[in-house]
Amino acid sequence: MRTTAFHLVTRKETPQDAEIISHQLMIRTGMIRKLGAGLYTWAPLGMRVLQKVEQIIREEMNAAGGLEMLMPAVQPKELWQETGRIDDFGGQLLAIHDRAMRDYFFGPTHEEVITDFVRNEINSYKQLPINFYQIQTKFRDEIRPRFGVMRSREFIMKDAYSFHLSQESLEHTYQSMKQAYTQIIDRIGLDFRCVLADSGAIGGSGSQEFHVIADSGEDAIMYSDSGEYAANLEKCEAVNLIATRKDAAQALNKVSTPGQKTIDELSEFLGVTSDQTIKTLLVEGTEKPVALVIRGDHNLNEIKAVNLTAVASPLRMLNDEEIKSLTGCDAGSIGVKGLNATIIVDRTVANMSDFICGANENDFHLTGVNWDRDADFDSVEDLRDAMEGDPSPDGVGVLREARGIEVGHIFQLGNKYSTAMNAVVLNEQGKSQAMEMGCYGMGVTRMVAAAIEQNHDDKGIIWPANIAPFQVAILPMNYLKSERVKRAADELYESLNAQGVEVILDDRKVRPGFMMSDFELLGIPHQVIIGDRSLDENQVEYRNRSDMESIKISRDTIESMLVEKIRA
RNA sequence: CGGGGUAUAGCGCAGCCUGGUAGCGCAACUGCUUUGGGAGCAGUGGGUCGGGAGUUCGAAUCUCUCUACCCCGACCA
Repeated sequence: MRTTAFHLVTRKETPQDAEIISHQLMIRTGMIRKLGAGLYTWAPLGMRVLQKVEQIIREEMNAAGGLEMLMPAVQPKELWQETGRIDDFGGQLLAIHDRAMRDYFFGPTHEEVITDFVRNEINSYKQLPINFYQIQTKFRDEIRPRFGVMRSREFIMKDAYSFHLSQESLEHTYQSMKQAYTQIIDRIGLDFRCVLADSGAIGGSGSQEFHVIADSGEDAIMYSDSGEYAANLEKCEAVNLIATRKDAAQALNKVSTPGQKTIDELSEFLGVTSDQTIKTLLVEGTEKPVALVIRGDHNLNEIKAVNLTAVASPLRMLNDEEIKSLTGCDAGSIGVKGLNATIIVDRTVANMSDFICGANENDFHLTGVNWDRDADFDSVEDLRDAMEGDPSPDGVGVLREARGIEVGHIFQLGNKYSTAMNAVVLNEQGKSQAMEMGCYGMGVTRMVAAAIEQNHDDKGIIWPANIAPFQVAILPMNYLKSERVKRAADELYESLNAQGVEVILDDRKVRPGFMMSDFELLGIPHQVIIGDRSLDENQVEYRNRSDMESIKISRDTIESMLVEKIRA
């Protein structure tokens, strides 16, 4: 490709509304352009990268036995009524209608469509197991799209769905998908972790996420510093930090704490550390209000909370009025003694003794509070976020925290959809049986952004070799005036092309500094600078984008050297 | 969904307070010079000032309204 025949429009300045580096660089290189909130055009440059990622995914999915297909992006509302998932997805569903006012959704995911397909196509256990996938545009009407294609509304996803007669078969395919995902991200060249995850609106039993490690990641992931355990913070088990509850040493005492509302204010006022206090959080319950109790220095894990049967979904904190009428005090003075609510305590809280909590009376707190003697709870659950330094739940090592970008998520769905939609097969006994199902998603467009988050410097992108839009850039100095330079550049360009190397030759009429800055921004892995200066010695100059060190190479060997580096 | 902000040329902005017929930088185009680290000079093109309504002799500017986009927030107990 010659730049004059390509569409290359770079910007020197950082766009004003791009907050994270991948978004900035994708705009500056011209890979993408914004059309509206969460809507992006992929220009030819970006498209080349996108297609590389898609191709790697395709190859690994095919190798793992996946069968590629394509389903409609637009889905009849009736399908979603069959599974009752309209409420689960809520406002994220983009509702549309046709001229006859029939209702449709633009698909955010395709469990319903594939299950409908399969219930009509698959009738016998002999056709199982089977694993279908597609690479397709989805739309999720995010509350707040941001970070460019990292969290856009319209995006491209690879989604796969497997069907099985037995749980064992499902687990087998699940493991092979896990392996395929690992190989995909390895081939793309990114540093990632596979972590335990909550299955959220998709549902089902087991699920794991694949996170590309990056400081800008929207998810917190916890991992053992010396073991195998790794989980999304949402899902990470938080262990009991107090082995056994000590006997009460203090008498119950009501103290005046005027104006002390937050845990930090309270513990400073009383001269204690926050781990001697507890927080009582009042939320809407399925039957009556629920008090979720965690230690003062801990954070409530909303996913864990909302998964409790006593807690209403979605999670809603009681408002000031409700708190006042239930406890007689304002938020800031709520405590567990004499509280008229279902009291659920975190594991660590259950073993606390001589602790401090609100007195259910404004400007008063209780110290020396002890379970059984002063207050009771209804049940003990894992309610809090795990923290860095906690023992790992599997007993090996200590937890560390990292930020991750979720690029893949695999689920064992069981028969949730097949039962709801009556997707059954005849088994070996000739009996009708609901199929077991798995689903496996991967964010293709997000993967591109994640790759940039992990591979850039202050000059621009540093593409991993396997997804670079071009492998080699030929940068001729004074191409339009120097016949010698032009000939050398054209020759190398033609012969690399002939060997199937993806090469871009910059034949624009631009000054050298401009050209070199542009290709540093674009991040092409191998760059060859051809100028009269080095041609005098029958040499050209080679630079690798990752270190940018200039090496003089003989004209006779540059081509074979490049081919060797690319094939390596 | 709640709160805040912005909207003027492809991009980034000024002008608005105090109404008088739109400007700067970058980018683009032409010419000349320059040619190994984002060149210089000269010139050129490009704007229903987000939409609608109102006030006024006159509105980018004042008023009302709609829309779009951006940011922040949804654990004080």
